[in-house]
Amino acid sequence: MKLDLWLLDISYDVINKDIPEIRMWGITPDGRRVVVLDRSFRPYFYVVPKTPEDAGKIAEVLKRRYGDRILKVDITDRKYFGRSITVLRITCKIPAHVKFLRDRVKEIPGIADVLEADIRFYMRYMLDNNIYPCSWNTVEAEEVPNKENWQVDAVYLAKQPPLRSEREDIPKLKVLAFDIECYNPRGTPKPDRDPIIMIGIATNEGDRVILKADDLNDLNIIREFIALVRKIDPDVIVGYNSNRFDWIYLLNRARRLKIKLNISRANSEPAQSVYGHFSILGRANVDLYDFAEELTEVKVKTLENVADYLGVKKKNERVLIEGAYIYKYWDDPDKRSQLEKYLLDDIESTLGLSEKFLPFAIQLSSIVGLPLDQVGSASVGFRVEWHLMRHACELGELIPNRIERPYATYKGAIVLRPKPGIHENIAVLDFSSMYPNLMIKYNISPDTYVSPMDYRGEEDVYVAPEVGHMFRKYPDGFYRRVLKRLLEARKAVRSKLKDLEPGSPEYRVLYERQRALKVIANATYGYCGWLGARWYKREVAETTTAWGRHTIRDTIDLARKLGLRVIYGDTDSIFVVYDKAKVDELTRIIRDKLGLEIKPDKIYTRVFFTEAKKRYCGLLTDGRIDVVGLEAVRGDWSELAKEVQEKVIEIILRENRVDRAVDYVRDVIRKLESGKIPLSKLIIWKTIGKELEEYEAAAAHVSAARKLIEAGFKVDKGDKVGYIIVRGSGRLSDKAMPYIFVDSIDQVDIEYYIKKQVVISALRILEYFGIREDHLISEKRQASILDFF
DNA sequence: GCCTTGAAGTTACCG
DNA sequence: ACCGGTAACTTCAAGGCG
Repeated sequence: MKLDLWLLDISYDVINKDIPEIRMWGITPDGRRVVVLDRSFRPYFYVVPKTPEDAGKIAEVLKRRYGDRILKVDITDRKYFGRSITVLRITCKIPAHVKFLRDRVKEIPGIADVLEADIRFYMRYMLDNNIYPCSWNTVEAEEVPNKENWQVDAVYLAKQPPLRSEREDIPKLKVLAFDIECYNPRGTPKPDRDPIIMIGIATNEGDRVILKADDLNDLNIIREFIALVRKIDPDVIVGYNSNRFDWIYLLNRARRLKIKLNISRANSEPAQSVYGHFSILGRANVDLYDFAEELTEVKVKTLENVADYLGVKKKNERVLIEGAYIYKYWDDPDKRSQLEKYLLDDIESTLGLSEKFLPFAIQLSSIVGLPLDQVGSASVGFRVEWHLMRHACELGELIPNRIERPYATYKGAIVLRPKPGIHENIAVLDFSSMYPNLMIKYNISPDTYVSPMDYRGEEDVYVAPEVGHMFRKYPDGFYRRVLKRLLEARKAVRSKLKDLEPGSPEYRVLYERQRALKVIANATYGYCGWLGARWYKREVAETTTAWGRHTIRDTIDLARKLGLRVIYGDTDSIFVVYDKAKVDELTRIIRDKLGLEIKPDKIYTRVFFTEAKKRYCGLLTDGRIDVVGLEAVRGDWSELAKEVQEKVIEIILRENRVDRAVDYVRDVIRKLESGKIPLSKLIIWKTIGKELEEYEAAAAHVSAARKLIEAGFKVDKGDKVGYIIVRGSGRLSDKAMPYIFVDSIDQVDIEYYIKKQVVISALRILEYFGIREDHLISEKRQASILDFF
């Protein structure tokens, strides 16, 4: 029978010792949860002989030595960086044999390279058969008995691999959000010491469950959790930071209590896998934190902050509990209900975030081809790489190995020195997808590169400005083909969007799709200059930025020739005094002469620059204030300093009243002096960017982190530490105290907050208008300093 | 021994 | 574990001065 399958998850196992069985877990159009098996596919890899003539001999050696593992050896032709080469394709019985052979085979004389031997079997299957997760696939299959008692409506055996289908809808997925709370009287909870005290579950079908431990015995809630997940049988399980915390903790506790966390559709435990995610067979386990990380507007990415920012659950409409004190709410019978409410708010927030992030995750998965549970935990580089691998396979190009490379840099983009002060009526003209379009235009790709050694003068090449690298004009390079497809696909999706009702489910799907396409296109340049990339080529990255500099310089010259006054520019944008006719003319010439698109992106009624590059603020024509690069948008300044700068900017841009801005700042300083500013606004957050032992300098956040560790808390690389500067002597770093240890404003070094936070962030703007520190510090304070002397 | 200065270390931003 | 360009902070050691 023919079967349509929306692919949710894919796995494999080896049956009868030597048959690899691909398992495609998915959903049918009538809403059944099924698994389709395919036993017809075998793993393989390639061997590149030093000379094509050696191929036959190598094949003989391979078969003689490893005949028990090798099914067959084919000598065939493939493309490698655009060139046709002869390779041996070695098909093995089971995936483990590829791993076994790939290192041993290298020892055989006459072998230049081993390729595609590091690709997971189920990815190999999807790659070769052009099967995409989170997409519809059609397969000819027959139903077989559910021998293993998997949690599905039916098991099918495929007669041949599925084919991608045209259907674009997304089936209704059953989503389960969960969160755990642990007992933590001694700092960060440890699974070998501290039990789980509560587990919360929420589903998109309205279920809300709060499980509670029997005092400090968590055996029953873990059992109940397992039973509940199985009963609800979700397609997607979401958590917040679940791959780095909840699953590890749950598995650890379960192991200690000698129970199995068998919640997968194959009745197995979550298992840690590639990119650090936990795989739950037959379901998609998605850690929403991975997607929250991309929200640069939220600086401290706690669940509360992210949910608040996205309007999922406002902070003032929920229970907030300081994480370190959770145990107190458990121990105190009067407070325990608050903890329950807190957990309920958390799981509802998590569920709410899934509505915000899953549509994008699904599109990303269907574009780059990584399963839904992996696509979030894979870094940007790996997402781009899988997208490239998909296309390489389709184009018959061999996939290069990941190799270690020595450190190397190259020149990047141009940033213009801004003209300081206030400018009125400024248009920001932006190139659309500049780097991808330049890579397409000049056919910049590893396979079209012509080294000076190889260049004989007869080839038609583009020569890059400044750096002189050459790239063949034809045929189309790998990056050109891939990027063209991406940009064209995005264009097509966007034109479809125009005919849809914003707010409709179809609109949402396509909107997220075009967004995912854009993200991948824009990250491809960065990828090609990444030392860890399979398709790394310094010349490719270097040439792209060289053409970028050339293009923006030409654009500036042209703009000036047309009589446009250029006040600033960065990489792919120029800020000009807005004259519609001249801007239209510029746009037209760039389109006709360069084949690139430049258009007004934003228009500022007024915009303010200091001497610094990459930092400015402006009043947009729609009345909104835009702050770029300044303290107000940085995560490593106190809320107070940011708020002050924001208000100052607002007063200057909207009212143009320096005196009022000064009054405002002085008022804030008075409040600070009289203890009327809440401690929460004084916290400074900074990321621990490396292992604590590796720090050479005594930095404030590191010192605060050490104080946390002293008190039993765990601080890992990548964590953000929040601290307050308290009174005392010595270096600033000595006075950095984790905020949870500060409970009174009397402990705070008010002087620091005045001079190094409020005044500095205010003067960043006001200095241009002739204001200095002593204008901002109130008379009372000055008097007190005088008195002191 | 104290103060100034500039390099180094560090983070987070822009596009 | 995506790039380079940039600003800005604190620390720290060297250099200058007396």
